[in-house]
Amino acid sequence: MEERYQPKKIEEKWQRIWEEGKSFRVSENSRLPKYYLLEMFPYPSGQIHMGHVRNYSIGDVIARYKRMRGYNVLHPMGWDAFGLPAENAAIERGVHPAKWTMENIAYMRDQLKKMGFSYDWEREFATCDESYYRWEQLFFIEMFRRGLAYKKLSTVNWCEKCRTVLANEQVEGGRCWRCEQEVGVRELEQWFFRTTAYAEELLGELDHLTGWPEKVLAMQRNWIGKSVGAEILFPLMGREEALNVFTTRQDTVYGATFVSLAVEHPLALELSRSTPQERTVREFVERIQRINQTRRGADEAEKEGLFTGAYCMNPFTGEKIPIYLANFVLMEYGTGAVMAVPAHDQRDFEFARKYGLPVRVVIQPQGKRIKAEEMAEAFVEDGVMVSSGPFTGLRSSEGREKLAAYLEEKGWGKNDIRYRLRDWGISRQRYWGAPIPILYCDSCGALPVPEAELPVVLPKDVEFSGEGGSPLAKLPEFFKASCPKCGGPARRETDTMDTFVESSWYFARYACPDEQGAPLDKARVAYWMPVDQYIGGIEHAVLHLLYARFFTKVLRDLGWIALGEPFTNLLTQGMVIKDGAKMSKSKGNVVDPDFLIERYGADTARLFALFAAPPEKDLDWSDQGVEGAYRFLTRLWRFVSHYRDALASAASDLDPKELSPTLRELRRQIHRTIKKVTDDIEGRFHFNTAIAAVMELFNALSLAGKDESIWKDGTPLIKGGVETLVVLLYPFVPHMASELWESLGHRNSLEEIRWPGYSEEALEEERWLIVVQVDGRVRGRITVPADASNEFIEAEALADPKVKGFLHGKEIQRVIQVPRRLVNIVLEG
RNA sequence: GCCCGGAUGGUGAAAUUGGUAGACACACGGGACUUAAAAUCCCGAGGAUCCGCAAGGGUCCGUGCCGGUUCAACUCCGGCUCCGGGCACCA
Repeated sequence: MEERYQPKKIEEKWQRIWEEGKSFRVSENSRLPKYYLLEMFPYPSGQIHMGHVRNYSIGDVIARYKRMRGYNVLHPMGWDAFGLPAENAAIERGVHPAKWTMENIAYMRDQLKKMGFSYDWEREFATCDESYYRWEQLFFIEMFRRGLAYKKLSTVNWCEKCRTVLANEQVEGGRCWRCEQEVGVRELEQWFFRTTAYAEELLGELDHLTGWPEKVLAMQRNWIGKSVGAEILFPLMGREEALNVFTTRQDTVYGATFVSLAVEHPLALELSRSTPQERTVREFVERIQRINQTRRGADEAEKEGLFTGAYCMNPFTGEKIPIYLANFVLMEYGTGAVMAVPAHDQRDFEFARKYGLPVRVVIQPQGKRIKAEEMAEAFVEDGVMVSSGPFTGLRSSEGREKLAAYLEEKGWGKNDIRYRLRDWGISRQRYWGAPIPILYCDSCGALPVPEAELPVVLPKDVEFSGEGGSPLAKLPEFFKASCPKCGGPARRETDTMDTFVESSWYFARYACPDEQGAPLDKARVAYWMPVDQYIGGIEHAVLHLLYARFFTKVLRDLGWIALGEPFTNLLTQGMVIKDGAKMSKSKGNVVDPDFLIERYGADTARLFALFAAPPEKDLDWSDQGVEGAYRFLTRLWRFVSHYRDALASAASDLDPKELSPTLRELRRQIHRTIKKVTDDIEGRFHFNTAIAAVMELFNALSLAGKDESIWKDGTPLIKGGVETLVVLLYPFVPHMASELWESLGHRNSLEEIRWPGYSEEALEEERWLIVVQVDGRVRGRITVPADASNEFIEAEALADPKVKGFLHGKEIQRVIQVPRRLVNIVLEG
């Protein structure tokens, strides 16, 4: 064993051993219980970053730990390989996206291997592999056949910089999730996945995801945005039709004094036709439509509207009320028409005040009376219904139920539920993605590519100019096709799928990446799925994690998979922060993993990333902290190398009964540490405190090593302690642990070693340190035998000279004892 | 505005069930080793204040703020402040 810790040397050695021995390869042919551990796979951008280092270090601890606990652990890795940066590289530097991607993958794979992560590399795949995306095309066709994939003309979010469409989830604060460009709108024919068909299940199942952070559940609930309410028909004056409005406050219907329409509403222009308002209405509609969605929806935007010239009737009051256009009404939500109740909705209130429309109070708060003339803002809470015909006197909640029933009875409307969730727009006008397997025939319409013709291969020989849309649309050899139905000429779809589609099912493919004849091998998927523990960044709380849940349910309904929820437990790790900001190139605060590995080794990088904070919190990067982690490993190395000969030859067994009190305490600490590290990994993934406990044990062993008297009888104990230390450290710093283990004379590798157990007997304390309080303040400390009676402890406490000084001769009211911890003497007064 | 988090020494953090606040580490200070420095090793340390020549010891304050419950509160309850995240004219 070398005197000096040379991380590079030992890390290369062990990585080679793991690679050659295929140490982490797994199959389902095992009698062991399965454990599927997955970290979100990376986009091959070029190099791994600290976020990856952290994410995958956390995962690797769990993977190695679970193996030691006797699980058959599936721990795969691969590449989310389609996406824009590859195409941009092609445009900017003339490198083909495939080449760029593959080179990045090769480099990053090497980096991950240098970190010593215990993946089953035989399951690796990239989503841009034809053998992967071909199955996605099959899913698409199956979804198309069931109406779960459909095409429609719609107003969509458009990112000018990425030159493509974005789904709703991919717009963050009005900006593109990828490049932060302000998002505009376009009117386009687009493919959608019908996520709304699963809205209720996606929402309901959240209650059963007990292994997910509350925060993520809340974000998803919020995003799905369920509203229970009613549809009410307001008959149009002078027409046969009625306006359909959606409301959650049907209890306020008697206060509806006008109706507001979205400018996109089909009746917006229609209603003013051949009225004096026709021209001004058209101008208004055009002007509002020009303003992009995000700016229209901004907080500061002034409420603005225009009378259409038409009226409808409030079916409850029989009143004739005006129909307005309003800039704040959204066509995409509800019915695009809103019954306006100024007294009880803040927006309607502002609108009514601006345009001089009547405000009628129909809900009164408990114990107060509000008057329309005196209102400064709308009263939006529940209360008691007033001036509401037969419903007067009901509480809002009752009123809503009764009114909804009444609606159905009268045929004026019905109960209704609406969701904020929209269908997932998956068309992307870009090259580097999975082609959508659809053909357009002038006479037969949109048809799926016949399954026998799959995959629709992404052509390699393509020009990347960055101008004028997708390169595929300029490639006749790609888009020219013939109709599978009539044989006539057909045009192939040139849009590709959103890359979030690939990441929506990759976790299932890991169960059977070599399956040639089908997307999934049901038996193997059934063995491995669901993912027992999923780990990734919080930034995917809604995006990827919602899409993956949706897709899993679709695959279930298509018969490919037997479960509806893919991830049993979810851990969202915090960001890596340096100098108060998230690490990013633009901030210039990135730490390069290659540099760390080169300078300190992977074990140091792992140890620091795990020690500095618990996983769910943000991690403050500190160069000194890294030094500290390195110093610990160096100290440990020196310690073992110094005592190695003495320990390797020592006996391992000892009789606990013959140990001196000092040695018994050392033994206790060894067992205490095992318990602590086990509990911290098992229960809550608090690796920082687990590592702290190991450090404490090391400090104790270092101290013991210097004590001659301990070496006399305690050598086996020190040996046991050091071995325990090494084994406990294995999940965190596997190279160091493996090397030390070997140098201590072990022939078997740590991959074959079981996680150590602790003995309850060894944990038992012989004496307890009891804190003595007087009136809740610490006044003394006494040590008592573990079997001391309460009476004895109380007497000892009262006899303590320090404590006595605080009794001030007062009478003792009572004495509270917390076993093994504390005595509180409560005085009178 | 609504919904989630969070706030503890100079710093990252710990205290898992209401029972010694600050484990472990970083930075810092002092010392040893060295011609010197680095590295390493040892010691110290929440703040204020007092007693003592000293070694030591005492008292009070202290977990964002205000209040409450309790023998006892970082922990529970009520009210606030600030910071971070998500959603946001969703009817």
